[in-house]
Amino acid sequence: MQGTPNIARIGTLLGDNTRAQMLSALMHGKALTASELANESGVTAQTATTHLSKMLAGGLLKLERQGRHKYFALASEDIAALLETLMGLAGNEVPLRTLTGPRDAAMREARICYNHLAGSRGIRLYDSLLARRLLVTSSGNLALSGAGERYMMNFGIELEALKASRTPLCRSCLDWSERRSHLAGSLGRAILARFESMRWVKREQNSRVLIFTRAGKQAFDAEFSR
Amino acid sequence: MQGTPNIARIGTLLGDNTRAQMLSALMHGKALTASELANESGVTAQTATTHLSKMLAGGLLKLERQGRHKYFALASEDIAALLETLMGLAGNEVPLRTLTGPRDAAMREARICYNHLAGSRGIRLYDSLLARRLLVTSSGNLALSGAGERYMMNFGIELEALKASRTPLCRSCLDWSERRSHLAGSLGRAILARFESMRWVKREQNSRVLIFTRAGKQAFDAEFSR
DNA sequence: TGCATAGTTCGATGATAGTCGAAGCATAAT
DNA sequence: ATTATGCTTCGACTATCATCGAACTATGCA
Repeated sequence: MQGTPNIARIGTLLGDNTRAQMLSALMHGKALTASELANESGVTAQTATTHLSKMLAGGLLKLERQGRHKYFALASEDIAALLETLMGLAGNEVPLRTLTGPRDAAMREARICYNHLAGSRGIRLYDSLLARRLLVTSSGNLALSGAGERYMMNFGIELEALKASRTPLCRSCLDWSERRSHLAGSLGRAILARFESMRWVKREQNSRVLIFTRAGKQAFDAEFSR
Repeated sequence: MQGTPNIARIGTLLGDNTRAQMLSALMHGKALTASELANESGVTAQTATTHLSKMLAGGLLKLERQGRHKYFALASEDIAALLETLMGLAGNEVPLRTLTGPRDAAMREARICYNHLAGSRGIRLYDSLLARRLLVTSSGNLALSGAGERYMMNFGIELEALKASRTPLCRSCLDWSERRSHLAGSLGRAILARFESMRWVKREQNSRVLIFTRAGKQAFDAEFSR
């Protein structure tokens, strides 16, 4: 019976309350950071770290680094299926696995990721800049084209100040609610700041949600329609 | 997240090497006794008891008492499916779950259960006696009819001696390879002994397998054809 | 540059649970 | 009745592991 230990290994991983809580928090398909998972399961950050690295090593989770955050998600559909079976047997109501991110519609539409725009509007911005070749990818790196630089300055971005900084101007950032990329980096931050100064968006209190004003929506749609 | 603990409970049950070994021994669908499972997993009988009662309480196993034996089996198809998923994820080859008992064809055909005949021949014997109303069920108990008593004496069974004993003459016994009943009790034992004295069957060394001789097969088929 | 935040490593502590020897109970065989 | 066998209970030992305080590293931000 040489194969047996492996099933016990997975069982052990599933057999801890804290880990089980983390896993079921991940059941809705959204990736969560280490500290979110620590919160969710009610343990300290240190403890969460040990659990997460165990589940990572055990193949239950996968990891996506994003700046100083680490986003954890279920490693595969098979793992999700296993958990669903398990929950079914345990007689729990199975939490609906909505594979596309935040429940909240407003959050799906627009939210802050670090200090830049994420959500479906973030992706439309990113796609539009790429389609108009204002933003180009060269050898895997994202950069503004000449037209792009002129466009941004015209849009009210202090481009020279940004270029002086050491932090990268353009970076792409994986959007966990849409599973697509959006624009990050100091340019991403500057664009969001510009949106705010133009009153296109307002921040919601104690939340990452961004509210587009009516005027802001119209202007955004006109500017980034393609 | 009130439902979470349950999945950890099942996980804990799966997360022990000894229990995992017992469970995969049960994957082929045959029920096994406590001591067989202790052997299979390499622990003492005491330890096996604690594991088995935990899995029983946890709903992983079900129990069928049979005399002084306790037969354990996977509680349901759901549990079996869970284990298969788990093994698939663990990267083991999944043991084929043959739901009907012993692999060995000879063992499926005829074997010793306590001291009586089990396996497909045991069931043919039982069915035949019932069909000919030599054996009858009255208020849930099994008994020989008048014709049955005459038949048995004619067949060479010392019926009076058996009736003198305190042990029950006729009992039915669930056959784990066929999932049907066969004849047990002192009559069952006596019939097997008679088969042996007539050289219909021989016992195999260090095994529960019974070998029917060629003559034995013919005689058995003629006698219990219906 | 300095500060704040996210995450990690280390060491100590405490609880849980698997293990078996020894003794006990229940059923079957003689 | 006596013996043998299957299984259980009890108690003690041990190993494992989750947990957290404290100190540390790395990244982002101003």
